[in-house]
Amino acid sequence: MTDYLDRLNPEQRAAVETLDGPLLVLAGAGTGKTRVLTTRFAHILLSGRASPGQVLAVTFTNKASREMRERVAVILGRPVEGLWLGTFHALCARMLRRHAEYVGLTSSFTILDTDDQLRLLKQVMELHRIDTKRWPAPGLMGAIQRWKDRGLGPGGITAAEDTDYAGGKARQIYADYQERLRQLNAADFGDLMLHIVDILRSRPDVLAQYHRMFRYILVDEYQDTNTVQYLWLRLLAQREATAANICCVGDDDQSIYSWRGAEVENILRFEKDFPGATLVKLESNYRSTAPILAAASALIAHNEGRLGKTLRPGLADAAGEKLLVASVWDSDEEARLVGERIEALHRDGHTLSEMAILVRAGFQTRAFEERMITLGLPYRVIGGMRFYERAEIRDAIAYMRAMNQPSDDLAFERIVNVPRRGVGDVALQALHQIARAERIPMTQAVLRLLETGTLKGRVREQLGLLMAALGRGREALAHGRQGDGDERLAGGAHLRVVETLLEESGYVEMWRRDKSPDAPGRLDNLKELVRALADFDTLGGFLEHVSLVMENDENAGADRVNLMTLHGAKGLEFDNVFLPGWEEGLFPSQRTLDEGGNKGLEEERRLAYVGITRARKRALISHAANRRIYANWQSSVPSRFVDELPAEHVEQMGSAAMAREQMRHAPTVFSGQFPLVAHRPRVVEAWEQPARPARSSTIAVGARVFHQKFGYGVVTGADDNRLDVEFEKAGFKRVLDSYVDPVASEAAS
DNA sequence: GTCGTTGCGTTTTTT
DNA sequence: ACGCAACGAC
Repeated sequence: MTDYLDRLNPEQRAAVETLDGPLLVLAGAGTGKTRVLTTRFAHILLSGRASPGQVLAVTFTNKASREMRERVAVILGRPVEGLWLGTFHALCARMLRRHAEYVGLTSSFTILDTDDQLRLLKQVMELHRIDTKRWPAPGLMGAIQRWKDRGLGPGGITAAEDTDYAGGKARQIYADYQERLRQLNAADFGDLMLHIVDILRSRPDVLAQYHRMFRYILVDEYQDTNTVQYLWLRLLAQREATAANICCVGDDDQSIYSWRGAEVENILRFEKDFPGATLVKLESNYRSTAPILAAASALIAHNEGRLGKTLRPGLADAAGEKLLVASVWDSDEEARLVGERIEALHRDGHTLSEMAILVRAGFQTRAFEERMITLGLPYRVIGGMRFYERAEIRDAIAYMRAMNQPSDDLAFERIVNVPRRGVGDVALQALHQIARAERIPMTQAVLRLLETGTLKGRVREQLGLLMAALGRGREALAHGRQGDGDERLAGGAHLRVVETLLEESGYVEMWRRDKSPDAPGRLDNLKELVRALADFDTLGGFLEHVSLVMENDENAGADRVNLMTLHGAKGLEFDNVFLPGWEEGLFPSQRTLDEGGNKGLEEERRLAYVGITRARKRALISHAANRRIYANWQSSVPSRFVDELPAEHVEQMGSAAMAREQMRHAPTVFSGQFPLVAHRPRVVEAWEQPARPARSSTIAVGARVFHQKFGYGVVTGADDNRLDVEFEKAGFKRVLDSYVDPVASEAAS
C-alpha cells in the first residue's frame, strides 16, 4: 500500500512524510517537485489523516491544477471527488460565491476579463473628467491591480501613494470603480482574492469554518505568491489551537514574476512567518548533465538574498557535453547557426520536439521562425496565442471546421447543441449509433434522422436549420472557388460565408441575448476572428493556420521545434536548449535594470538560471555583436551572465571567438581603449563599439540631448545615471540617462 | 458605423 | 520601421 513511498529518495521522502506543522520544501529545478507534491497529497489521503474535502491544494495555473489532479488519481488508482484543488483564483471564487453577501455581491457574481475591467475603469475616469490622454487608463488599471495584489482596498491607499495617477484622484476613482463593480454584481481577478481576504479578516465565524475544514494545505510555486495570496494562506493556516499543517513548495531561484506582483520575500520569510517550520531541500537533480548543473549553479551563485541550495547530479550517468557559447556577428548569423545546429541534431536522430529555442522577449522568435521556414523545419511558437483558447473562438472555429469538412465529427459535436437546440444525451447517442453502424459522419447521420422522421418537434426544426446553414455555406465556398474571374469577389468571399454561417446558425444571436457582462467582449472577439480570416485566401488555409497555432489538440504530439520565451519555458524541459540573445541590454533587459536596479538584475539572472536548467543534455548560448533594434543596427556587448559561467564547463565557438583568439596574440589599439579588468575578464570583440556603459559618461552638464518622448533639451544637472534636463517643449524633467541620446549641437537646427 | 490618418510605444503573462 | 490604437471625417 505504501510502495509509492519507496520510489522516493530520502529528501523527497522527508518532504512527503513530514505531515505535522509548517513545512517549506525548497525544490530546485528538476528535483522531482511535482512528484513530491502529488505523492504527499496522496499520502495524506491514503494514511487516513484527512478526507479529500479536508485538503486545500493551491496552484497558479489551471494546467498545474489539472496535472496535479490527474497524478493524484494515478497514485490512488481512482479519480478523487470533492477536492479543494485549484488555482488561487478558482478557489477564492468558490469561497467567495459562498459568502458573497458580505462584500455586497450575490453568489452569482460575474468575473470580468481584462477588457471589461478597462472599459469600466475608463467610464469611471471619464465621470471624473480625467484627461485620459495625460493619464492613460491602462496605467491606473495597473496601479489598481498592484494595490489589489498587495491586499489594499481603496481605504488602504494612503495619500502619499496617490500621486502618480489621475492627478491625485486615483484613490477616489478606485473607490468608485469598486462601487460600479458592486452595482454590476461583478468582480475582477484581483477582487476574488481581495474580497475573500476581507471576509476572512472581518468574519471570525467564516474563518473558523475553514479552519475546521482544512486539515492540510498544499501550495505549489510558493515563490510566485503575491502579498494578498500570502495573506489568504496565512489566514487559513495560522490558527490558535493547533499548528498549521501548511506545506509550501517552491524555489526562490526560480522567482521570475515580480513584475506581476510576486514577492520573493514570501518564500525567504517562510520560517519567520510560520514558527517551528521544517525546511526540506530537494537538491538531487534528475534532469540534467553535470556540466549543465555546474553552469547553472555557478551562475545563480552570483545572486545575494537566496535561501541557498546547490543542485547535484542525481542521474546515474550525468556525464555530458560542455555548454556551448557562440559569438556571432549579427542576429542573422545567430539564426543561421541555431538552424544549422538543429538540422545537424535532427540528422543524428534527435527529435525536434526535444529542442527548444528560449528567448527573452517575444519579438526575438521572428528571426528564428523565418530561419525554420527557410530550412523547412517544423516549429511551433508556444504562448502568445491565448486568443484561440477562448470558448467563443473555439466554438466559431468548430463551426468553420464543420462547414469546411462535413466529416469533422469532433467539430460538429462541439457545435451541435451550441446554441441549445434541444439535442441532449439521447439524441446524441442515437446519432453516434447510426454514424457508427453505417460508417458515416455525424452530419450524414443527422440527415438520415431528419429523413426518417425519428426526430420530432423543435429538435427536428432546429437541426434542420443548422444543417441548412452549413450546407449553404459549403455551397457558397465551392462557388467562391470556381469563380476565378473576379478576383475581388473571390477574395474575401470566405469571410462573408463565415459571417453568414455564424449568423444563420444562431451562434452570434446566442451571445447577443446573453446578458452577462462579458458577452459584449465575446462578440468583439468573434469580430476579431472574422477579421483574422482576411489574412488568408481560403477558409482551408485559415483553418490550417489555426490548427498549427492552437495548442493541446491533435497537433500537440507532432515533432516540432519549440519556440518560446524564457518565462513560458518555466516548468518544461528539453534535451537540447538554445539560448540566443545573451547580450547586455537585451538579456539582462535594459528596462528591467533601469526600473528594478539590482533586484531587477537578480531576477534576470534567475531567468537565465531557469533557461539553463531547462536543458537535459545540451545547451547553446549565443550572443551577437550587432543587433537591429527598431530602425537601426546597434552593436552590443555579451551579457554579463556569459562571464559568470564557469570556464571549465563552457566551450567557446563562433566567428567572434576566433577574432578574440587573434587579438590575444596580437594586441591592437583596441586593447588600450577597453580596460580588460575585474568582472569582465574576457576579451571584448574586435568590432565592439563603446556601447551603453561608455555613453552615459559622455553626457555631461550642458550637453544637448534627444529624448524619444520629450524631444530636444539641454542637460542642467547630473546625478549618477539620472539627468536633469530642460526640454524645449516639455520643460524640466529628471530622466534616466539611458533614455536620452546625445546630439551634436549643429544638428539642433 | 466605417474608413483613413496620426501618433505613440516597443519585456516578460496568469487568472 | 512598424504596427496598432484612437480619433476625426464622411
